[in-house]
Amino acid sequence: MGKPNARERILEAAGKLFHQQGYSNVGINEIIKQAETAKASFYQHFESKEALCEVWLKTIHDLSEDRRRSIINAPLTPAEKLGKYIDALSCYLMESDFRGCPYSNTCAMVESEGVMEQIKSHKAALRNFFKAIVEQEFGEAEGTGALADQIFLTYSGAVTEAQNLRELWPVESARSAILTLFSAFGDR
Amino acid sequence: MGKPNARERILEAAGKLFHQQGYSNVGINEIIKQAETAKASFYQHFESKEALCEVWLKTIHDLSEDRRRSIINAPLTPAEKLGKYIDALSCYLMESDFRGCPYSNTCAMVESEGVMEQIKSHKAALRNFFKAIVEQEFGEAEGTGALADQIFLTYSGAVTEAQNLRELWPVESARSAILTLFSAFGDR
Amino acid sequence: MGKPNARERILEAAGKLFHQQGYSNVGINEIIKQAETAKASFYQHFESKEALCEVWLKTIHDLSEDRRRSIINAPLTPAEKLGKYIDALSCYLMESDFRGCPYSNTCAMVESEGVMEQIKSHKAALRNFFKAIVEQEFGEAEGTGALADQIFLTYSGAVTEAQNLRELWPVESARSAILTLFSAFGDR
Amino acid sequence: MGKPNARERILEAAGKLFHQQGYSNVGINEIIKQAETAKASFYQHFESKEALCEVWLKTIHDLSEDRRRSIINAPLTPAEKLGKYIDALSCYLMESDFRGCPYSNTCAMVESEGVMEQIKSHKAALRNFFKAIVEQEFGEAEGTGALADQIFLTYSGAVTEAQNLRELWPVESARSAILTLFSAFGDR
DNA sequence: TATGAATGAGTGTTCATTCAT
DNA sequence: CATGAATGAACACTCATTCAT
Repeated sequence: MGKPNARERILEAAGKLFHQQGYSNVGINEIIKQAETAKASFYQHFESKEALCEVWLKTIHDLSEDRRRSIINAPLTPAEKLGKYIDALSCYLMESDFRGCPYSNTCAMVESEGVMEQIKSHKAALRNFFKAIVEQEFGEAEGTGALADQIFLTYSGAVTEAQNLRELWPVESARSAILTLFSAFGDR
Repeated sequence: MGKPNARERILEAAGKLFHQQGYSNVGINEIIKQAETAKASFYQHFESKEALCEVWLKTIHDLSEDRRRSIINAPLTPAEKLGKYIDALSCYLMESDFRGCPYSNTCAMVESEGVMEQIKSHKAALRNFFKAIVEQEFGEAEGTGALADQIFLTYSGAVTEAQNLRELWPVESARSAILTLFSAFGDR
Repeated sequence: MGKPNARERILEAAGKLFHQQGYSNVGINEIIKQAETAKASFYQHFESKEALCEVWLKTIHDLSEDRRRSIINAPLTPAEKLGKYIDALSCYLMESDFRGCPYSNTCAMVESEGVMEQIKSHKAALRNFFKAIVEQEFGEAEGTGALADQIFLTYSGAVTEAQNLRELWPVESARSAILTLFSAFGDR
Repeated sequence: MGKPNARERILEAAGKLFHQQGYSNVGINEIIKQAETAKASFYQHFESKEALCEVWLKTIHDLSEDRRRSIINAPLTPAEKLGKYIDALSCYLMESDFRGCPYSNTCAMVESEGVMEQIKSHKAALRNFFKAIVEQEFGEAEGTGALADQIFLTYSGAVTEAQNLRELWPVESARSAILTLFSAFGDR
């Protein structure tokens, strides 16, 4: 208490809790307890629980963008890049106890404008990531955006269903599907 | 109040509310108000809010099974059946204000054993539905289950991302992807 | 359900529960569940929870009177009779998990006229029991009533404190005190 | 509302209510109404109703210890000290509308570990008080502890039965018994 | 910047009792 | 004689937020 970085500690604690239990199932009290902060300090740093949620989503988005950027720039073939991203999903699901996509999960619970914007911009970035990989293979040919979106959806389905079923096979199933779509696009 | 069929009214009200707002954001008070029942009447018919949730999921599962059965038995080609199911998704999303999959949404908020079972058995049924269609095309050849699961994931991704983005394109994108996977399987 | 003797079953179930948990901590639902009766059947046989409580106290009073009568009539010296009654207390406390005196316990929770009457008449009977024993030793001499009451109080204290402490020593301590009082009365 | 010292007011209100009506018959609502506090303020200061009960018992224990200490240190003979303590009981019972011993009454309704500890430690203190008086008369002779316990039980019985019967005679009866035991011990 | 106390409105659940059949 | 469904009021407890210091 009284330590500096209260904002950081709140953000970290809230992030863990929101992710593990879901926005609606986490109370301010739980957050500040874990962050070892006073309640009023919370409202000094964040306008509301919802505002905190936005900041959280923004924060993890930035982190995940870094990871995607490094994959994009890695000396790998496009297919290998897809494979690497899917590998990372496996790890993530196991580490996070199959809690799935923070954006989709939050979307199921929160209606607020600001939160929805974070969700949309994250999803747009993800689609762009897949589009960039596809274009590394096929150039800016027609249909690359559509292919990227198909990959995006399959990937998303894997995240969702791995969470629903608490199983890992959806990731591998999605890997196959994505590679099939990838190849089929080349064979047009 | 004092009318009969309280159970039905509760179930109907809860169904709408759970779907629209999400389990955690719906209170018993709101449910009984909409159902025009006393609170104690609620607990005469349902052991707990969670128990009601289970009954709700079971109920809509049974209804959706009927719809899938009638598609399976319709005089259509397998590809047409997939198309019809995807058409229905479009309608559903528009009617439900893009609230997505009740099972996935609930899974994001509830940890209970009983609820998870409902989710798992619904998802299993959906995979079986796709498997049945795939087998109508390809017989019981090796890999039909894997193909069905890929379709399942892509379909699931469309539902999730249509909800996230409040847009309909994921459905059409998934339709293309699913047909591509379907064809590619035949071309092996 | 639907079996005969519903009244008996309710009375038995309520007795156990009232004794073990205390009147205020037992709900009608728990009683009828244990008695395997419908709720409306309960109110067919008993006007209210409080009325049931009265009947229960009356019932166990009658049973305990039988036990005291048999001690009074047994071929023992007065001192032995006291000893026997105190022996029985030890057994009772161990069997009942040290739940103490149902009358005193109920008195701590219920204010009703009817219940208080049961309590008072039970306590009067107990005082009479001790008085009868004392008179068997000392005749109807002056002060026998006062002695009986002193024994009564010491006995009561043992019951209360054995419950408070979940220990058995108060019974033995009371035994000594009672015998001391008994002897001292003779030595006047 | 909004006044300071909510904790004190809650504790005072709860003390009165618990004593008069018994723990189980007092609701949080009644307490906060009497204390003129918001419900959430209650839980700012006390973890639970049970926790409040513990604090209450601790508080009145400390007060009663003060009274006993002042008797112990008063310039009186041991017998006079016993008499004074018994006098105080008379007053207490009349003032409290014969509600008896808060510890025994609470013990009849609450099973919690923490509460039972308070009860046990209070009873231990009371036994020590009687032991101290006995030792002031007889020194640390053998059997002083046993005598103190006999006095303790008789005293306890008077409290219990005065409550049961709403009468004052048990106090005077116990006074006689206690003095008899006290004298008889000297005559051994 | 940091804090603990305070709050109104809400949570899910249980109470003893009644009523129509 | 028996019953399941219905109820208003109460239960203990938590919510996100504000305020005085």
